[in-house]
Amino acid sequence: MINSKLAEILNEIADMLELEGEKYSRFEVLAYRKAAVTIAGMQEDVEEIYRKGGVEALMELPGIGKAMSSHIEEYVKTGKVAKYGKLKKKYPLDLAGLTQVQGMGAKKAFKLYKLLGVKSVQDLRKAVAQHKIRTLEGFGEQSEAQIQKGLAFLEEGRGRMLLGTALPEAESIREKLLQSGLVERAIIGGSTRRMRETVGDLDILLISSKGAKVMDFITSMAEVDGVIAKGPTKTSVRLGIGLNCDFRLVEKESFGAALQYFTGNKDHNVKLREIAIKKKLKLNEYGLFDKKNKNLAAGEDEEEVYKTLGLDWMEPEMRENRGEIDLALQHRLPKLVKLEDMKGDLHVHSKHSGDSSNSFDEIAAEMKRLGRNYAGITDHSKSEYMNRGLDDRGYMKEFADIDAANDNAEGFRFLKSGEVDILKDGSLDVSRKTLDAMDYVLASVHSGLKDPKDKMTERIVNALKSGQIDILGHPTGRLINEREGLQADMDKVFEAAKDNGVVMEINAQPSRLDLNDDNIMKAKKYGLRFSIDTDAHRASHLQYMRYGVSMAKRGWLTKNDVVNAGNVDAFLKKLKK
DNA sequence: GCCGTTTTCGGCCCGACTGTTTTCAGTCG
Repeated sequence: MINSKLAEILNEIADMLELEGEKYSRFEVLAYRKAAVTIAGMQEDVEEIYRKGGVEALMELPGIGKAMSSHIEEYVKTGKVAKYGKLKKKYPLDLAGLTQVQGMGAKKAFKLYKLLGVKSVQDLRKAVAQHKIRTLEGFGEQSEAQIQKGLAFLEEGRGRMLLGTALPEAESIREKLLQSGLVERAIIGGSTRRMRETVGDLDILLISSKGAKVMDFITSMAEVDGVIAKGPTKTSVRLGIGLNCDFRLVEKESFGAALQYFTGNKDHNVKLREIAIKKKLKLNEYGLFDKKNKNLAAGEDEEEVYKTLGLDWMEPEMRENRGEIDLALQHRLPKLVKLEDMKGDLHVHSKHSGDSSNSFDEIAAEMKRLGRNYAGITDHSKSEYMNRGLDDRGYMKEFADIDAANDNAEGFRFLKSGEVDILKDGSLDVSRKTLDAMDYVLASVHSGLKDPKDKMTERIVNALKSGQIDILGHPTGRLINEREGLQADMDKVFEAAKDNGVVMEINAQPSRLDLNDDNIMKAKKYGLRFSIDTDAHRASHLQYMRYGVSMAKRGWLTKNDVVNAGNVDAFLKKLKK
């Protein structure tokens, strides 16, 4: 995958154009940055897109035009971008690395290069250690200290954090603020509100009449490691968990506009602003204004902001500028699946195999507490020796236990299943007889994840064609921030799944979220259905359902698309058996 | 450099905070 390297190159070109100054318009710089964002955020390899559809296919991508696509083509063919190399001769410093340091942009980095010869993050570290920066013109002791802090943060090596880690932290901070009695309202915005799979930093919006006190309260919280900026309406802190958090104090009449603004994403907001301009309005975080007399057209209520622009309000998960704005203008937004719709969980492990400690009682109790009333028990098959996977006898014993549990369980139903390994040749790790005894079959790939794409595609497609699988578990096998996952031609996988009536899982484990939003959208185009499952190995994991539902929302799924959004009888009826 | 429900030319989102060069450029989101 060349995406991240290419994005880095385009970003660095933008940096260098910025250093060129007057020669280039700031819009050209912006164009490079936009293209970099597009490429960095893509799940598909741009190289693949180019090989399949050439320059034309590349130009379909947002922000990619003639120049960008030719840069990409050049990079695919030669591994180089001439424009980059040429600029780099003039600016031989590691801008990509240096601008990673908080508060350091291209201009400061270049200044340090000119004055001190700093070319890399390592050089910068040295310069700070030798206190060479504080004496430079335009810098001082404080900026040297700030750079030092930025370097320390970088060393911790944290990029974007899992939503499953960031969201609970944000919620606990929000709770503390509300309990302090200093704020009237507090809402978490940003990519956390949009429930992106990873979070770069937190945004929390506040309404309070005691502004200064609130900011003092925030900077003294136990969660806070350091203060980056502190002003009357905005305070930025570094949290102990390794995440920055921005707090914004807004007026009540601006709350909706601010919430909209700080929820984003950026492209979505830019689009809205453009719509505002066309309507002779101005949209910013303070409200929607009439350009002539500056009247507040909307602001207190987020829904009102959208409405005044002629759009239906939409859930934050949709706000990624992937076509949702047009749908909202046409009043054709889909009615997305909700957490409360989820009545069952089709991927739950129990202590019958080795990697879980859940007893049936614990599972039923916790699920009932969460408003769900059936669980598919999916313990591993024998290939998972590490996890003491079950052989045929083991499954039969388990199914007898499930029958017994169902006899005793009131208002709850256990379903017989298994997380059956898909073996190298696409066959299943469990005998036909045992599979027939299951209410449904969930099958996953757990081994040979590094196998070549052709081989892996064939393996999965063969399994799908066997007619023995109802649900494909965590289809790509990725672990966010840990491993890329298996390589397979997802078009072929989805096609085979469609032909054989196989449901795609949206695994809700925060480190999996697999399928992800892009793949969900793609799979839906093939007419596939989905199951949202927690893959719980502990009873507490059953709460992960919200992450899976949000991923489904990000893929624009409705209740009808999700086989376990509804009661158990409806689910069993939807099965092909 | 990109893009098109006012456009193939002429636009392109906008405000907060910081440190330092005391009036604003740089950075960030």
